Amino acid sequence: MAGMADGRAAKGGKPTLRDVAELAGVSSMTASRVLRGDPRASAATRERVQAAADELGYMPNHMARSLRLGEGTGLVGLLVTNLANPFYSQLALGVDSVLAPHGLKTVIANTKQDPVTERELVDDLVARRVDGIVAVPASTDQRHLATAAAGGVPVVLASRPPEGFEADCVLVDDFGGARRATEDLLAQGHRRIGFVGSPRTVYTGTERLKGFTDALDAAGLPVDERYVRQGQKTTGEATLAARELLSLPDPPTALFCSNNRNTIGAYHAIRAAGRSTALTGFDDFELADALGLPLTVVAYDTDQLGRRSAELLVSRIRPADRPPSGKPRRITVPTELVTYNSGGKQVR
Amino acid sequence: MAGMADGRAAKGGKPTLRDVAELAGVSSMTASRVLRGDPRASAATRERVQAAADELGYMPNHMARSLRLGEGTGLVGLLVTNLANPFYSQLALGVDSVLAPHGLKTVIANTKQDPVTERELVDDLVARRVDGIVAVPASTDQRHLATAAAGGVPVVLASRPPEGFEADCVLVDDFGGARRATEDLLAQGHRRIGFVGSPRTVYTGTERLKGFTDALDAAGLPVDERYVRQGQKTTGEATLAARELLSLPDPPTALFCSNNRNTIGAYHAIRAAGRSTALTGFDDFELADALGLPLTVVAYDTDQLGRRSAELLVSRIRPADRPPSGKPRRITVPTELVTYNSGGKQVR
DNA sequence: CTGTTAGCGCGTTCAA
DNA sequence: TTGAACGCGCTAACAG
Repeated sequence: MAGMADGRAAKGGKPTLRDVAELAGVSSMTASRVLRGDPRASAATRERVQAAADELGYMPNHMARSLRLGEGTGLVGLLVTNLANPFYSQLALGVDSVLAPHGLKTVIANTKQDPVTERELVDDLVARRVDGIVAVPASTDQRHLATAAAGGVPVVLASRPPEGFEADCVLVDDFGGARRATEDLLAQGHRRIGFVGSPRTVYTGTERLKGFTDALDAAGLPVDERYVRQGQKTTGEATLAARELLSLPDPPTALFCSNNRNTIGAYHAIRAAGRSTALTGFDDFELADALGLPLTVVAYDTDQLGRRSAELLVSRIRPADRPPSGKPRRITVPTELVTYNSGGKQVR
Repeated sequence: MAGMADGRAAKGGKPTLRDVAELAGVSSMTASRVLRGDPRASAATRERVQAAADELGYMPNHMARSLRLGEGTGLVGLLVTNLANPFYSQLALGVDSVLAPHGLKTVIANTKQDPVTERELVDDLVARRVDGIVAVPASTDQRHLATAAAGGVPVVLASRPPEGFEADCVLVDDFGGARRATEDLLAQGHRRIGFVGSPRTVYTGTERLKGFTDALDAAGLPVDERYVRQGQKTTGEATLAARELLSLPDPPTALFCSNNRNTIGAYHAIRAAGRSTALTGFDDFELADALGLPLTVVAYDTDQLGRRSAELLVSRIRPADRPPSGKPRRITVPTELVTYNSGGKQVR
């Protein structure tokens, strides 16, 4: 049972159609037909071929097949910066769950936030002839994606809009969510609110900062630059940034964070400071309800973000019904304000 | 800039080597050589070919190439049950970070805990001629993986040993970690300790239960079946199971959970019960330090688990130096006991 | 019902 | 230095 099959396999590779055909005493064409369920084959040969295939443990070579048929590879690239971030892994699962039923497989392209790596990965995906790409590009320089798209590879952006080229995208209501969360803090009486967010080059960070400042403006409050910290990529960096804000002579009474990394980092800083500071952040996350201090988050369905993105992509890859109009589509996922405190979870 | 290239591309696919060759007025062979950096080409033709390639936006077809070369596909399958579980996404990142420098790409195969899906996914990976598979199979029925391995596809198991066939694997010290954690609870004076764990079919769950019971045995304590709950796969299910234990007439004073899902679920049950119950769990996780009650976890390096697995796989795929002996290798990742409480983090 | 021819895109081998 | 032939594994299209 554990032993290899005979002859052919010893030559290194896996058994081919011809190996099956020879063993069954038919042409490779006949073998091909039988194994593919083509009815044009006598019951007798059908059995012989099937037996031969079983004996050899034959598995059709998907690549050679798609090469011949001129089909795609059935591969879809997923470009993210850090798969260990729950946001990206949930997104990945959402994407894959939609792709899988279509026979499409998700290929990981993790950029580690490095622009050079990102460009190389996109080129690699194109060279591998992926049928499409779902991307969360790190910066607004998306020339590599533009090139891929111009080369005929469908591209869908998740949580960022395309810059400098046309593509479908699924966005989160960054501006609206951030503004509403900030309004909420203002309504609670906070007047000195710190902002702890992503680098300026990141779309969501910028957009959420806009929502933040817009709410302050509307309330007639100035935006104090001293209270704004941007550029943190890890929870550790976020903790340091938040600590700085809390150490200011006139420290903020509330912090608004632009993503889960910064929120968690800020949480640690607040705990360490021991002072009571209100905390609000974009992105929901596991255990947000367990932190032991009131926390408000701008929540949205990350899984849906992934699913929608994949659906848009699939509609380009397999224009089942009428192909979608060439025009780029833009979907926006809504947000809701969720407050966790000792009283439990409260959705607004 | 946004416009397609000319003629050829309109025919649907991407430009091929021959398109480049024609445009450059040379044979496809010459084009191939130039684009691959083969020195055997005059400077003149070299330039013409390069110019033609640039103009067409030519990218070599990686698949066709590897088919011709008889090389592998450069694809590695990653079989996991739930990528949204931080354990698996960290593992994925560890795996991918080792594979990437070798030009290998990670293909996601998410089984959703379904054995049928798992089998289909493995077959699909084999059909796609992946160069290898890193797998965390859901159950002890690993016949599909055994078949793949027998067919010549290198397989490495992460956090589970192979069952019924030979393969490399990287394990966690499940037994030792669980026993030590249980001993720790016993040392604190706990005599009624509940166990909240994975289904019996899962290796780690069983092994960790063994460590748990072994510690009890050594202390001369009986294992009370009423205090053992197995089969929870989600935090929600785990919360219910833990609640049941806490509702027992003679409830446990401590809970030991066999993985991060169960620990988080049990945490919620303990909070809801309002009673003081010691909590210890296998797997470290983000915010474990922030739960507001003392928590001890059996921690290990998930990233390393992934990296080691990938390294073993790579050594089989690309036997750089002397190929590793055919004998299956088994690596065990150590654990450490980490306690989080108001005093901070304490490693033992 | 079955086999032959041809070729997907590419690169090795051999000849010119 | 360059090109022609051949084949990787597979399958449409066309014989037979």
